[in-house]
Amino acid sequence: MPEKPYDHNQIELKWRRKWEDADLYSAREDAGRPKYYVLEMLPYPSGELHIGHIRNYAIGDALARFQWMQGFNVLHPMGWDAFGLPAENAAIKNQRHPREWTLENIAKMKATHRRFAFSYDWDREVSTCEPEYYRWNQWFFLKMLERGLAYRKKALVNWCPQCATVLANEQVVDGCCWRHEGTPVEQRALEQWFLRITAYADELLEDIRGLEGGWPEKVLTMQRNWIGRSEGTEADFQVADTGQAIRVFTTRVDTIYGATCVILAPDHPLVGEIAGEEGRARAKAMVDARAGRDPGDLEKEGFFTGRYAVNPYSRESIPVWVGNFVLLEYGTGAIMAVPAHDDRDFEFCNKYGIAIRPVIRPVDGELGRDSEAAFCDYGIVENSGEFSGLPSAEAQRRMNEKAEREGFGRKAVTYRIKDWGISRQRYWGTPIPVIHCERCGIVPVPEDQLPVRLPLDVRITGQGRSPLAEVPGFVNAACPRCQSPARRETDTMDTFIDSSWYFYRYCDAHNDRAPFDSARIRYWFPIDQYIGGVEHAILHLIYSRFFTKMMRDIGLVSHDEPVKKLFTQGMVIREGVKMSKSKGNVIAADDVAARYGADTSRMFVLFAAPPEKDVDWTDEGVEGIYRFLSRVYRFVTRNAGVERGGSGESDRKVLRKLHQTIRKVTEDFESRWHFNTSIAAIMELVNELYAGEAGISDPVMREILKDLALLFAPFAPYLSQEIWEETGCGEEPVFRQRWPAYDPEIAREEEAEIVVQVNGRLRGRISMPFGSAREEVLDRALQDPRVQPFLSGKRVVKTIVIPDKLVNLVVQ
RNA sequence: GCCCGGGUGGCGAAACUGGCAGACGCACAGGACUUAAAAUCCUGUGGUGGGGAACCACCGUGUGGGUUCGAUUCCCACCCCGGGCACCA
Repeated sequence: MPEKPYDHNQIELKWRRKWEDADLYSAREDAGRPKYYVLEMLPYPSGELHIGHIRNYAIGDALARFQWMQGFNVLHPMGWDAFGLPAENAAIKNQRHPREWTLENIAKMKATHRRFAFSYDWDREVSTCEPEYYRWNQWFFLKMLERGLAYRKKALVNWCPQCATVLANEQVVDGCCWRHEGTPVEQRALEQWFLRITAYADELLEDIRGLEGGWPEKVLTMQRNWIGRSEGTEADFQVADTGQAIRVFTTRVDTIYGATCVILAPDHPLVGEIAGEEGRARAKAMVDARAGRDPGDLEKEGFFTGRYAVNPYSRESIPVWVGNFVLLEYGTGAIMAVPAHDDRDFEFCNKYGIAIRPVIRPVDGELGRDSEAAFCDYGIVENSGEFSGLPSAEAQRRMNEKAEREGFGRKAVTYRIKDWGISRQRYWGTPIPVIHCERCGIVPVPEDQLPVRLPLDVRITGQGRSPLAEVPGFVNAACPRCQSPARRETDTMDTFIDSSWYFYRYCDAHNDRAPFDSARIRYWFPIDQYIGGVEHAILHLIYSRFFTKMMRDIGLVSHDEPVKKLFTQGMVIREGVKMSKSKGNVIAADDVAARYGADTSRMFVLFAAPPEKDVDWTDEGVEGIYRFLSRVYRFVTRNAGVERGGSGESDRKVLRKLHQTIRKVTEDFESRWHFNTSIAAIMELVNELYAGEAGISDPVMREILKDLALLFAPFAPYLSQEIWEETGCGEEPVFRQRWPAYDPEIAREEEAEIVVQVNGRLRGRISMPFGSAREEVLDRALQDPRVQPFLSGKRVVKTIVIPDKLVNLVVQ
């Protein structure tokens, strides 16, 4: 057959047509086969897939195809995180309905997906904005409401003026909105729905241990920090003349005899009562001054309330202050200040001339006297009544006992993580299924009335309150309990609810009686490999873990964790900077597919760096891959299906290289997924094939071409299939073939090349059969003409022989 | 400040368990083919010095020290870059 030029458009179009309706990747439960669930994070349908998406999917697709070829029953689904603000913003800007805009984007992106031939089972596709999906969000919400895991409270919440809605704590980054860098988040007091994720705080923390090894250590650390469990003591300080007590939380109760004042958060509920009207006003000013500021460069400020509180251990009266650095949301919203042993307290007390009293001495030192800095380590407790002389840990234990015995305190645990605020004053999300009735209060919508559908005729202005509140047909409803006129809840749910369980829905995407059938979940779960960006380390990935535990507790699933292994891939950058719309340096997947083809684009992002690192996109680099694929294609087309009469003299050599390549690629899949080295190995093989082409016999050529098709299958499915067909194997899908096995005997080099060093420096190399005896190797090394000059006149004092690898002669 | 990563040719990278540093690709240079160019194929390509040449020597993995027959790899100190956390009591 004559050599053909590589026409990626023609090849990719041809197979795309054949594959269009073939249902190639559909997954069925099959108890007789081991399953493998590989998942990439579902995208937001912004309208265009970019090259960063392609990288994510190319990694997952390579893995899915490889596992198929290993005989696994692979589940590889895809869907759309289709609710969210951009749709509403687009609606305001272009007068388009969010639904229309979203569905159009999904269609566009799905076309790109198909162009890239990712191996998804599209029959399981999930769009979170469809009532068939979001009704189950509502159903979960009702279940949580029943169990007290969903509740409503008035709270200070994060308000992004750009989004015109509330944000969860996880969605606030450096005091600003996670979607609007540079837009400080405001605090507003609103009635909000919360999910009690804190009920699972301990378990979420504890189960991290079971994820070790399967999840990146970095992500686990971030989650541990986010949960922020700390053990300590709560103690009540009675305030003179008020009948009130201030409860403080401390992790260092052993320092409590050194407490020289109590400090309330400015927004602490007792401030008014303790500090009076004037104090309340000063505190209010403090709260306002703090809002939206970076806590790092906020000077510590405070004022004395005029009242005193009694240290329950020492019975000493100490002043009560209000301080701007004390956080209401953490612990009890009040602290005892021990300036001698805490840097922050030291700074504060030093500024206001409050006493500094050391009560901890270093184990091997003296009690500090001068007041240069706080001593914050553990040590020996001094000047602390009955506890003097005890080491810190022991003192803490006994002090906790005393507090409980006498009832003024107790051992306590606090968490940094707070309950998940899920109310959003926006339109394009899941309606919260409750009704506000004047007589009955908050009444859940009965299950059989789900879904509460999002009305479509809505005016979206982006101003003020929830758009749904402006839709009378939606708002006005009969109370399910007493039938009297009532109002529907008009807030919608945080879209992170949608993504917290979508991967369960993939297992049973069309179920209209339940979110899914538990038996199907038992077959497919847990997710064997989840792949996505590290930016979701504490948002999506902690919510998902919470949802799984909740689902387990309502009897839907029987496992504790949804994801066995997590892989976080690097970004695709350009000229060293992150791609972003505002910089205009985004690379659209469709553009590169048109220019270079889907295969080239995929292979480039896999080749340019190992998958966990960032990849720099360069046109020259992409062209290099294109050249490589062309080179392969030309080789195949000029050698396939013809009697070439090759001499056979290079057979041994190329077969060896072939088996070495198969070994390398297989090992990369089984260990680190360093596909850059897999592809490099295939390039080496192709270079070797070019060099020995004329000397390859016909049967060996046939074998090589077939294996070449198989080696390309995980990375470049179109080219792989085309080679497969060229070699006469028909149109059967390559990825349904068995992954080739390598023969270690054939892969082995004929002779070992042994490096000879003298005093650790390379001086020569010798070739010897594998497994040659130590003495023989040493003998040859000593005889080597290139080594000899470095030995003459010297005495060999030591010899090191590493079999088949190296000889080192130590001379003096 | 604390906790993770990382620092290797002109560039992206490789070296997986302490054993040939720089595989593979990009870029560049030379050659073949061509009237010419592009494409393609072949060759070379860490630095310095020596030699007509095949070749030879020395230096070289952020910096300085250490362990070792041998260190990109292990240990100590430091510098730089990226990420996470940061009044969390």
